[in-house]
Amino acid sequence: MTTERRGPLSRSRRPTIKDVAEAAGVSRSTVSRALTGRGYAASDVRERVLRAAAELGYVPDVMARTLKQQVSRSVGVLVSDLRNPFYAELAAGASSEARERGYTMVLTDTSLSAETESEAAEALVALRVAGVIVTPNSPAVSTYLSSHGIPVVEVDRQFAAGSTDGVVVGNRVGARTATAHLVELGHRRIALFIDETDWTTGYERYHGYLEALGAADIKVDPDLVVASGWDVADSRRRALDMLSGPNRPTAVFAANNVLAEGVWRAIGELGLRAPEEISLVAFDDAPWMSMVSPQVSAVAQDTFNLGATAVRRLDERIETPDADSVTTVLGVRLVARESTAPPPVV
Amino acid sequence: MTTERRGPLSRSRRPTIKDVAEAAGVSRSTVSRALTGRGYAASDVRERVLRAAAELGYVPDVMARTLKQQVSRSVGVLVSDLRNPFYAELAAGASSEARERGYTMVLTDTSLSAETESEAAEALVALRVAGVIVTPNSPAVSTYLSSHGIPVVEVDRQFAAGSTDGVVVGNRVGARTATAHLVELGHRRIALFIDETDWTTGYERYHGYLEALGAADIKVDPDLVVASGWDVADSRRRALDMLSGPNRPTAVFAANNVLAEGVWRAIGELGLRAPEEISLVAFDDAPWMSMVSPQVSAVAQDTFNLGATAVRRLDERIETPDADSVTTVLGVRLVARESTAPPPVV
DNA sequence: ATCCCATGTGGGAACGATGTCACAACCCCT
DNA sequence: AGGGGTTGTGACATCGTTCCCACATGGGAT
Repeated sequence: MTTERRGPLSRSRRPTIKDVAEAAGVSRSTVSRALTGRGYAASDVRERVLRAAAELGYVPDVMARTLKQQVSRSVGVLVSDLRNPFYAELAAGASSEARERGYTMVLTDTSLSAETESEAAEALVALRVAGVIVTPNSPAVSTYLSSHGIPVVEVDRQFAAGSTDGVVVGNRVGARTATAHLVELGHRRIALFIDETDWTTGYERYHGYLEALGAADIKVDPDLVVASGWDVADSRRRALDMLSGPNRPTAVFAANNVLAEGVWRAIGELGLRAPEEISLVAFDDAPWMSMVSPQVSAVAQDTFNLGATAVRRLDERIETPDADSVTTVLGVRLVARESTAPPPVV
Repeated sequence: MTTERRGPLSRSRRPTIKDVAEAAGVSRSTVSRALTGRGYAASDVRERVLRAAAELGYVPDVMARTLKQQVSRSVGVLVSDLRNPFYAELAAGASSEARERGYTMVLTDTSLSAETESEAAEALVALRVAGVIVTPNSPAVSTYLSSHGIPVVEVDRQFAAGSTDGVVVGNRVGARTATAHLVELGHRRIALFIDETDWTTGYERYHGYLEALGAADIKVDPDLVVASGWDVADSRRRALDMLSGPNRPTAVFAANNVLAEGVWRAIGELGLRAPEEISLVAFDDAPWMSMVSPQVSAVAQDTFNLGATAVRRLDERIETPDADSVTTVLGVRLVARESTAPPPVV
């Protein structure tokens, strides 16, 4: 054995329970009992073991323990895009709650790709995680993980409501509130920018919009409903088209923070004055919305809490795997700022 | 055995290599060889094994494999605050690069706490990760992990330069460039908002500021150097003080995006016109800076790349553990926007 | 005919931890 | 003196995988 100077530990091999046992002059079993606190261990022996473990810098091997016990203490988290503050905050909430409950968190940014998501899910199965929380990009994930007996919680949107747990926000009521806010201000021509209506988020927000219009006896103009792409550039382009055309709406409801940014940029580029000439309200409050001028009114969701709640739900599911599946709906609130006002008088 | 209908898999037990072996009518060894591709396996046997594995939905247990092979394919990532877009983007870059290289990523948000960080580091040792990348909150992490023979890469700031790898940006040159930009515009009274000078980021940015002033023969006024706290509220408070007092500076250099937000808010609240009455330049370009009016000039760093590069460095280190430690410095660039202009004529 | 090598296959010992079980002291009570 | 309980310890099998080794078969060279 060559002399290695890297602190008390020989870098070549990590101390195992066997090393601790030898150092303390007891058997491996006794070390295990002393360290985990399960089973008998005389107090002097326990102390000797503890000291030996500390001196060697012994840290139990989670892999080996998990293999033996067949229960893991780590959860997988699959989010669509960490660069979007929404997902970043959701991940922050998940991390915090996971830490508190003694779970380690295996995280993958799935880049909004169903393929990446599937690969990541397979990796999580291989890792034998105790459960997974996911902002799903496709229905495949939940099905796949469930078929492997791994508890899943779908967050933000659901593909498998009824068969797996979900944690979402009040999308319909939020969209209805936002739209009704515009209606109350006197708007009749209200555009909707939305990226899709296949996911539950889009579907619910779309219907919330419809409900608010219906309640005010406003006929829906299909030309005012824009199925935009998922990025700022596309949303901006579509907004430029719509807002520079004839007969433009007096207000826009953007169904998420990305679309809102596109619309907001278009408004600025066209030199339209908000809220005098055009009102804007967004679903999902992003930091920039309270910093720009005029500040953007938005339906705020507690995103950090969304992530934290999902981990809580997952933990409960892990405890009682056979209970009926639950969908938790978190509240939202409209933050009326400066971008919404009565429409211009014609 | 009760009938469980959960797809092809009995939920009670996951298929192991032994099940595949029995289904294919061969031994465990043969299955292992057929699946991993190491060692001989007749092509018909291989095919039979592959089919059996697919039918059973067999996914190898990474824990067991790692335990046997004593080499892990997962890395730990410790970031200070996912809600700060800087860290979120860094994590996104790390996730992307880790995925590409076949690593799974165990992530913890350390909430800027040295204690949380230490606990997380211990969990990573227990998990026997192949390596760790960290935006360190204290010198303890790198020392601790290194003492356990785990490769570490410090990102953004370094506490253990020389003994562990690091990936940072050109803090000094960036700060010097930002300050020089203000000097060139004619400013002489330039304030510095900085959260600390103990970390390498703060130290380097502070000295970059000093160098730029020195090069222009401007004497440093200690009253203009504000050692602010680390949050928006504190920075805002300190900025309100300074900017409402007599003899206020004509320009402010904020050493990170959080401090910049505080200063920016203070400017708005005081009704100061930027850039006519006060110029502002930030280190670390955040999304909001290009959205507000006036747009904030900033020293931009490629944060996504910072995370990706760190994972690359870590991977190389894992390959060759005994090579000399390396510090990689990534470039930055000044994005001059609207918040910087010549000082008001007195 | 013998030997050798290439091609396959299976048995079994690890990896590091846990937990069951057997058993050894020891004290207390009859 | 012996039975029964409590307290404490160690041997050993096990978790799922890998991989070293032993061994079997068959064809080609000597």
